Amino acid sequence: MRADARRNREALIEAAREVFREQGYDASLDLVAKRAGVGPGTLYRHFPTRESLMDAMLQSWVDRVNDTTDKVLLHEGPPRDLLLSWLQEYVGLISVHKGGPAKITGSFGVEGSAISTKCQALVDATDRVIDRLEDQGALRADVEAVQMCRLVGGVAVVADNGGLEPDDVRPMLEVVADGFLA
Amino acid sequence: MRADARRNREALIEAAREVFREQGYDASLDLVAKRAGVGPGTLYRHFPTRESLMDAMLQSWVDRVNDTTDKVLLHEGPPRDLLLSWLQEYVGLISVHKGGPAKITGSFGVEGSAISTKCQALVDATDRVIDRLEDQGALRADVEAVQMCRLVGGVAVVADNGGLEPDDVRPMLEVVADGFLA
DNA sequence: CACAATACGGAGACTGTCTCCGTTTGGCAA
DNA sequence: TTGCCAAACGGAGACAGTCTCCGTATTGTG
Repeated sequence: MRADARRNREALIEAAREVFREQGYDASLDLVAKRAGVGPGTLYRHFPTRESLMDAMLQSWVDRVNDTTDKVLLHEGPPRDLLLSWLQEYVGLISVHKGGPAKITGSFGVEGSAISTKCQALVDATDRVIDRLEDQGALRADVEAVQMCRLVGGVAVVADNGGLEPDDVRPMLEVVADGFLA
Repeated sequence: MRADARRNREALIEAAREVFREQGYDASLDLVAKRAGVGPGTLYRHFPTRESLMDAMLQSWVDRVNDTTDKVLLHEGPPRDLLLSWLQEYVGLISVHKGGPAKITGSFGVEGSAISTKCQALVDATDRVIDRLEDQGALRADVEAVQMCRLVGGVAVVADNGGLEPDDVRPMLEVVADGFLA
């Protein structure tokens, strides 16, 4: 890739991060281009779809998912606390921006979605937590990671849509956690 | 209201029902107007916002919510079955059209939303089910109807977004149900 | 039947998406 | 260094959707 192309690509990703944070995932892409100091054509050449731009943006986010999982798994204590704190972190992770939860949670298993590859990081992370809990015999029999992701994702979506406070989210996560525990 | 105005209003609601069913809630409103055989100006005079049009559309739906609740409450059997069948009906009720679950679930408690008034029907219905379950001492202590609506709504949203089959939804609802039960 | 009051409708302003193509730039080979 | 051309740029503009304004048409009442 040519030097100017690489430069513009980076500028676009950075601009997208800014603009999406400010205005949510529906923000005008032409604005992203303008903010990056390039023409719309350049944006669409680098990122043919809105999704592909998000995919690029979420690259570094995957690292954060993994780091957070490591941290949560360090925590010793009752299984319920472990699960609950993972669920809370999960909501935090996918609530990066307005509209993020819906975008991410809606992309599980939708093949062809650029974001769906990133979702795998979430499923893998959740799987690690589930493995730990299963070792402790704390879970009901048939728990699958994707299922848990979807359920918690749903909570995050409504929290995001409705502007819910953490205090409103907590009890919902408790319900979910208790539903998954043996 | 003048006779022609009433006629157009009805035509618009009927057209909206058609178009939204075919294309989801993001469908072009000008198309709805055209389908109804009126100009865009007429549509926007009757329904200043997309929401207000939906609100009118959902009028008859409220009746269906109540009927369904009646039917579910007739069912005798273990509390868990009652709750589960309500949750399933709930998902069905709000999944009228593509995008419906997100629209409805995102409108709880958002005051000023025309749809939010319709959501009250859902909360009330859920409350009736909760009352029954509480009489049987089957629920955990602090269950609120809105909370349950949001949680199940979240499930419906991800089911809708991801094109999930009822078989995928069922286990998620079981988790939710078990989370709410004592 | 006439005349307000009420309602209609479509042209068009505005915004966002995405493409096409003439112009510019980077980097390699001579 | 220079010249070349593939690679990349950028912005005009086609297209679609939202929503408004205002001249025109319709209703129903006195």
